Amino acid sequence: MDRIPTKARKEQITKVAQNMFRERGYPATSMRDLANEVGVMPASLYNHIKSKEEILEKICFGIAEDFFSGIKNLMNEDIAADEKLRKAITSHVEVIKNNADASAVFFLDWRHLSEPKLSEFKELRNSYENVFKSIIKEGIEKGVFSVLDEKVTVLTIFSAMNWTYNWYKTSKGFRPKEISDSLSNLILNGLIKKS
Amino acid sequence: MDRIPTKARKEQITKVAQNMFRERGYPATSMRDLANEVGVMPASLYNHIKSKEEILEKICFGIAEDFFSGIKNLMNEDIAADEKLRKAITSHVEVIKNNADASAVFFLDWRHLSEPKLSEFKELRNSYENVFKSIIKEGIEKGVFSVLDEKVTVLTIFSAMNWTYNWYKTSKGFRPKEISDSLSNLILNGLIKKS
DNA sequence: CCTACCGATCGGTAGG
DNA sequence: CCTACCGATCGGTAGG
Repeated sequence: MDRIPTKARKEQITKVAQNMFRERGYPATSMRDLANEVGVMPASLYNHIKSKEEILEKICFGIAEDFFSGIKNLMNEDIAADEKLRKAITSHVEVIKNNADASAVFFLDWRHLSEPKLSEFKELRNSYENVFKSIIKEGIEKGVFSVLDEKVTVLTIFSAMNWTYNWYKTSKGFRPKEISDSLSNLILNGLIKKS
Repeated sequence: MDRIPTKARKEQITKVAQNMFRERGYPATSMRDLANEVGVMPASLYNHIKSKEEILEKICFGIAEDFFSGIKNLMNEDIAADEKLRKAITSHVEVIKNNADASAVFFLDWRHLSEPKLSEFKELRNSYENVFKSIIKEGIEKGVFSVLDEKVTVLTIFSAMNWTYNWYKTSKGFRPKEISDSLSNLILNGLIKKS
């Protein structure tokens, strides 16, 4: 009796959920809200998903995978640290651009995962961040980068990158290349004009 | 019959709420959770507060005031744009350091305000951001700063600054001076070593 | 995919 | 500040 193929319906649920979680946050989005937006009765959702949290898990771990695959081939490339960082930033921004809603959920609502998924998630995110850390460390060691405090620097770069999901909210015409270029330029060269 | 003076109790409620909202988020924190942590029955909270949302409002607007008063005297100072930006960043980080929990709520849970407070909040935050924008514009006009994209630059600086509340979570020994110096240095000079 | 319904929990009030 | 309680809403299940 299904009017829509099961697979398509499940994808639709995920897509709508991503958007609603992003707009209102995970705890403030009820399954009734979600069902209403999807166009089915609340109970019908459970034909396609196991629980509300399963949706959150799918979103968070799905996007984590995207972030990883974006930089997978980059790590062992034999290029200078600044070029490597530039490429990593570009990849990161690209993933966010292609999944703006899911990225927002990834950054804001991951904390509503429960154990053991929560620890698993933190671990994944940690190892992703470590890739960036190692690039910056390499740059410092080889004398390409100069920083006051390594920890603060790495976290600052991450916070700057992670904020970019805000730029694709209503797709105001921001192009990812614009953003990653500008971001890379600011991080690598700073604000002050070089005379 | 009050065991604790009304004023002190109200302050305690706000303080505990800040911490719980920060840890779990506003929607995921129930009044029962809050009452339990405060050490009273849930109904007793309403002798000190009007509603759950009133607490959120107090937190968000209180910290907004702090941010403003921190840079109030800075705007008309006759100093170079880079020095002005450095001072503004220092003030911003200082406010966050002194109110780490409230700042986190300010950055993450403001969206759960309802109208008309929501619009009021957005306006306040906008005018605060405009102070930073004008500093950066001034720097560009006077040839002190060089940027690829003004909008991206301003937002990036904000995202970098706003992330700093994360560094005071468990007060891991980060000193605000350390953070604001390192942050200012990265934003002004960039990563790349100047030979 | 729907109707009907569950126990649990929500923010908040009445009344003392 | 507490006891007692409200209607509304929550995530989810039974059964077809």
